[in-house]
Amino acid sequence: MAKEKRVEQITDMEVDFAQWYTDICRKAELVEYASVKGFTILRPYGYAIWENMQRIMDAEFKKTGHENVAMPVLIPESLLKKEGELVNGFAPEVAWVTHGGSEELEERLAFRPTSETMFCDHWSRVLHSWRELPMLYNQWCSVIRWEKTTRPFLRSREFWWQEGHTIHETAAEAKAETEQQLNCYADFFEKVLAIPVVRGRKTDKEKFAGAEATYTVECLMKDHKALQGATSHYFGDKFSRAYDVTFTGRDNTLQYPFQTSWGSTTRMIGAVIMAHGDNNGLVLPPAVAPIQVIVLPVAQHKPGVLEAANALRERLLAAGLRVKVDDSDNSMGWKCAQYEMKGVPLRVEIGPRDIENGQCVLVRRNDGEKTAVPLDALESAAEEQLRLVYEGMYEKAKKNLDEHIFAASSLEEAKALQEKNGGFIKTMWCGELQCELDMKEKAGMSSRCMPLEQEKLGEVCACCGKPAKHMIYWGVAY
RNA sequence: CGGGGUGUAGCGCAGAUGGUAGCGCGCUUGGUUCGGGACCAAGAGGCCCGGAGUUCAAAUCUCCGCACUCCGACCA
Repeated sequence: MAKEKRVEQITDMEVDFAQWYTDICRKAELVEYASVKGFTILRPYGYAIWENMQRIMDAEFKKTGHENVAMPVLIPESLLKKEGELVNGFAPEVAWVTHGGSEELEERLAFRPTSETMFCDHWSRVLHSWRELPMLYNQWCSVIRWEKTTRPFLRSREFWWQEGHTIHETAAEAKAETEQQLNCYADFFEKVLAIPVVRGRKTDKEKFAGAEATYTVECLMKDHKALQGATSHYFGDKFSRAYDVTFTGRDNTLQYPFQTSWGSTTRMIGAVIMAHGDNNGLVLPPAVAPIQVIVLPVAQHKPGVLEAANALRERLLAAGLRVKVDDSDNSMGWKCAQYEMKGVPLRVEIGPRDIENGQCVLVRRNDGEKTAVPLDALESAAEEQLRLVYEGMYEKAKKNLDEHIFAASSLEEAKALQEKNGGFIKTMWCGELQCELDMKEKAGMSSRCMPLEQEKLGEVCACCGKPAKHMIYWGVAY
C-alpha cells in the first residue's frame, strides 16, 4: 500500500497520538459521549467488537468450568466496608445512591466499583461444605468508578467488563486458578487480538487493593507507552475471613476458602486501537472484527456486477465469515477509505474486468497487499488472507514490543532510555517501595510488572544499589 | 484535583471596533457518474454550551457554571 494518508478526518499519529486515538474512536463510530461527564455510549460498531470479545472469552471461561451469574449493582455501605484495604483503595472513586424516590435511605448504597464484596456476602450464606468447592463464577456487567479524568475505552466512569470470582478449598488450587486465568488472558491477547504481552506480577504498590498477589498482562502501544491488558488476583483467605465465608472441611473443622478474582474490560478495545491502528484508521484483528470481509462491487450499475458481488457474499457467509456488500452510490474511493477507517480486515473487489477473467481481488487492511484469486477458490483464499492479516498484525506488534525493551543498570540510564525510546525499561530491583517512588519522581516511570520469566541482569538494584531481588519492567503507562 | 486549550448546523470552521448568522463537507430529492474520498441542480437543517449581568441592542463585553480536550497526580 502506498504510504500517503488517505483519511483526512484522522490526525496523523506522528503529529498527535492522543488526538489520533480520539479521532479513531469517534470517526470509526465506536463510541460517543453521553450527557453525564465521563460516561460513554458504545455505538453499534464498537459494541459489536465487544460482543465478539465477550463471545470468545466466555467460551474459554466455560471450558474451564466457570459459570456466569448476575449480582446486584448496589452494595450497602456496611458491606463494602468490611474489608479495610479494599475500601481504602476504592473509597475515592465510589458513587453513592442516597435516595429512593424522595426519601433518604437509612444506609447509603454504593454503585459497584467491583464485586468482591457481593460475591463474598453471597458465599457466606450459601457455602457449607468442601464438597461444594470450588465455586467458579463470572459476571459480565458494567461498574462505576468516579475517575477524575476520562478517555474513551481507556478510562471512563462506567466501563463494561467481566469479573471472575472463585473460591477454592486450598491455597494451591486458588493459586493455580489465578495462573490459569492469567494465561487465558495472555492467550486471548496474543491469539485473538494479535497483541503480544508480558506476563508478570505487580509490585505491592501497584497490586489490587486487598489482594495477596496481582498478576498482569502488559502490552505496548504504538507510541511506546504501556497498557495493562487484564489482571488476575490471588486473595488467599483474606476476604473469606473479613466476610466470614466458611465451610466444613474434609476433617470436619470450619475453614476459610481461598479466593481469586480476575478481570478484563472494554479497555481492550483501546489496546487494539493503539496496538494496530494506523493513519488511515482502525485495523481490527479478524477474530473480533464486526465485519471481516467487505465486498465492494466496482461499476455496480453494469449488468451482472451486483449479482456477482452478492453471490460472493453468500458464499463467504456460508463459509462462516462475517461479510457485507456495500452497494451504496458512494464512489469506490470513498468506500475504500471508509472501510479502511473502520478497520475491516479484508476487502473483496469485483468488477466487470474481474468477472471477465473469472476472478476477484482481495486486499488486506493491515498491509494493503492485493491478491487476485480465481472465483472458485474464494472461500479458501479469503480464509488464507484473514490468517495472513492476523499474522502480519501479530508480527508487527511483536517487533514493536521486542525492539522496545531495554536493559538499564542505573536510574539515570533507565530515564535516558525511556526518554529516547519509550517502551519497557528492565532493571534489577531491591523490592523496596522507595525505589519505585524514586523511579516515578525522577524518571517518570511506574513499575509495570516483575515478569514471570525472570532474567538476572546484575546483582544490585538499579535505584539504590542494594542487593536485588527481582528483575522488573518500568514504563510510562496509560 | 492542579495547569493549558476549545465550545456557533451532523462534522470541520468563519463571524475586527456589539446591530438577532455564514462557508466547506455531510444529509434529502432528481439526474449524470463509478477500478482509490466524482459532478450538476434544487432543498432541509441553528434557544450561537447554560445561567446571570452591562446595553436601546449580546454569538461578540463581564461574571458564574457545565462539557469536551491535552499535560500532570490516581486508577482497569
